[in-house]
Amino acid sequence: MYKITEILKYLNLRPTLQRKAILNILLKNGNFHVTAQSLGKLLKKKKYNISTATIYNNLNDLSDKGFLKKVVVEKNKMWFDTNLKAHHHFYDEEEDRLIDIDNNSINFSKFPKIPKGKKLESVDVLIKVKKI
Amino acid sequence: MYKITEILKYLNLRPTLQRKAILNILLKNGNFHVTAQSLGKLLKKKKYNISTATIYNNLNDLSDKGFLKKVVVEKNKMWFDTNLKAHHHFYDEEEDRLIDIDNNSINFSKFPKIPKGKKLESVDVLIKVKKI
DNA sequence: TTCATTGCAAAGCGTTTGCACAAAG
DNA sequence: CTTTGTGCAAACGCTTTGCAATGAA
Repeated sequence: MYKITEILKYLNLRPTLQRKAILNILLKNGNFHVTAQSLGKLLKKKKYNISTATIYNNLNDLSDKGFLKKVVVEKNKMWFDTNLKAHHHFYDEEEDRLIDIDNNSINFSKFPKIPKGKKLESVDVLIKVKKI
Repeated sequence: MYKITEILKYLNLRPTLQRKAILNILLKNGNFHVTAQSLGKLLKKKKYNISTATIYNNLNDLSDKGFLKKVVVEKNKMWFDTNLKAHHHFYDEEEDRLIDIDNNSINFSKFPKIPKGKKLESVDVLIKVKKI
């Protein structure tokens, strides 16, 4: 069982009703991807009517504290990913859905030279898929 | 020398002043990346005051016709890339700049299995870099 | 004359912000 | 009582759209 209250204490965030509801959803599903909108819908299903501002505040706070990762796959929409390990993504545009790719399912045998004066910060592989 | 008028004829687009100015910039620089905003600034430097709507119309038309590629690296901003070959990108967040990575500078020795019922559509590698 | 194109201003979409009110410590 | 968090509505940044005016064919 997840100790949501302890997580929040560790993150220095007060255990409000809204936060607990959000964390409940994020933690209940294993690796999980939400947008502010999709999370809002899930909350509504559970009879929580939490304002958009609060949802954004919390997703941003949690990712600022390193408890969520932001993922961009298309303009105008921010995904939040509960999987904190380095990893990559499949993106199904038709279903608007992200699927994790474990970091060790991808290996490079050839990798480009980083431009001079620069250093590597991150590597993101995005594999778009569609139905056969 | 680029035959802009011929390109436009081929694409079935009328050779308006605005379009020619835009294509001039896009073609003059080899592989090149713009956003609507960055292109607007370049146009202004050349004394072309072209409206935002027209810039977007043209970038979108050109990419619909396959003459530009759209690249998403962060939310809220669409990049347009004159490099039509399959390739990848470095992204320098500090300079807000994209740099092409030739497709054959990256090779995979291990590649994930595509989820069943799905087929591969595209593979995009985005390598974020920052100054040392 | 016909039809594509332009340019403006308004609308759209996801996200952020300001601020009064509520709740946690 | 102090401080953090919430919720609304307004503001924001980028992009798109509606539509009258313009320019190419």
